[in-house]
Amino acid sequence: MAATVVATHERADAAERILRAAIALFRERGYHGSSMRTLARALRMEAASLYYHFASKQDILFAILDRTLDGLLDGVGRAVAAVDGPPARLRAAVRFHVLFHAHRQHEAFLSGSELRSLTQANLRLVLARRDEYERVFRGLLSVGARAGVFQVGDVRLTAMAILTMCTGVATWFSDRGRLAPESIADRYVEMILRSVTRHPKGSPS
Amino acid sequence: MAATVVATHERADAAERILRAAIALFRERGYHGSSMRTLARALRMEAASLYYHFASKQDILFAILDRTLDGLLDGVGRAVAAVDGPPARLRAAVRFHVLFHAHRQHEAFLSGSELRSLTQANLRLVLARRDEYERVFRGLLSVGARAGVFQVGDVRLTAMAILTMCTGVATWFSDRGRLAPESIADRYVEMILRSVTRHPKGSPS
DNA sequence: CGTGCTACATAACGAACGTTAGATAGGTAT
DNA sequence: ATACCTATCTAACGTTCGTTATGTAGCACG
Repeated sequence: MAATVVATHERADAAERILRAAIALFRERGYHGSSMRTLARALRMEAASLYYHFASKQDILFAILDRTLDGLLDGVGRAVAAVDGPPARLRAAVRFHVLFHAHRQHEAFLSGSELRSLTQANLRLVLARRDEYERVFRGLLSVGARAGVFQVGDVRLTAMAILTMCTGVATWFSDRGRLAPESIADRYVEMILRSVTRHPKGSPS
Repeated sequence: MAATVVATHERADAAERILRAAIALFRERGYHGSSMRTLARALRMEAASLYYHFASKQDILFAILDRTLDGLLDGVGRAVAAVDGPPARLRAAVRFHVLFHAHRQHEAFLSGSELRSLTQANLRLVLARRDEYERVFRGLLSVGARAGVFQVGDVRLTAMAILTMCTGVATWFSDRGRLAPESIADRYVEMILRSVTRHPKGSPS
């Protein structure tokens, strides 16, 4: 029994390995551009064997996006709960968002680009949770605006601007690039805070 | 002869109609998720007939991205040439970029999302011109920073942040949405200028 | 020692894919 | 009238697709 548990953890179990390979493959070629045979080949398996772990190709995509949204919702919740006040909370949320899109770059990319490959039922589930995630940011902006520390003309628009800007990190970030995730996060936090912070006297332009 | 010209212009010629339909289809289902038969059906043609106008499915995708990059490079060139000084030029460039991604939303979206579906040779051509486009923005930031009117920690990073933020407009903009392209552009210009403009006395946070 | 479960493999299914070959209807030019 | 050109069609090609049915090696457990 204990031996079984250890063995299971020594190398990631098959379902986990499949998801990891699928993330890389879907990222590179897209969902429809990837075949079950190609995915299997990357894992040194036969395509039919994948069906022992997942009921369908669609289920693999959904599992990826579902887990990614788990990570986003859980992460942003922890990040904002750890500090107080709108500026600190927005900083924390932006910082988390950027770091997530650098560290879990490929799955994060898929969560934006492969929504169209989901079945209608799966899309509904994913979109509901993505909306929930976006509401966190809108909430932070609203609270800050009401408190007078933020100056945002339109909360929804500003939230989309912030999120798409940070989400974009997943499209161009490189492990071997010039900038570490932490540096990128710091700069993004700075830019975003500058653009939403209320200026007591006159606008800077 | 004159009659022929008139007839040609009365309704868009076939190649044009094919590109328009392909833009909508690729946007909705992705390149690999769209078939030549589905594209033909949208045009009330048979799939084989498409090959009279384009040599391959790949050629259709390339034509779309190529024309989109024409529009971007030409447009940003005109926009920045029309005004003087780094802040006005950055405003003009950002404004153009946002408006383009709202007005030509679907093709702009494809230019970011379907690069991976291009053959290596076509990808090289497209990327070279996309780099050229990005250099325009980096140039504007550099000049402004050297002139002391902008304060940007890292030109490349700031340029990517600005571009991905504005490019994101193509992912969520809706014709029937609450905000007109002009309003979005105005707000984006404001946010971006705020985040890069040098503050003479102390930082706002 | 055998029974059953886990995790794969082999082989095959029908459907859909991008693409090509060849025919044809309708207009234009000679 | 004839020859040609443009733009489409029908039919079919070989390939690949997601998926299913079935077989089997290795291990756990009684």
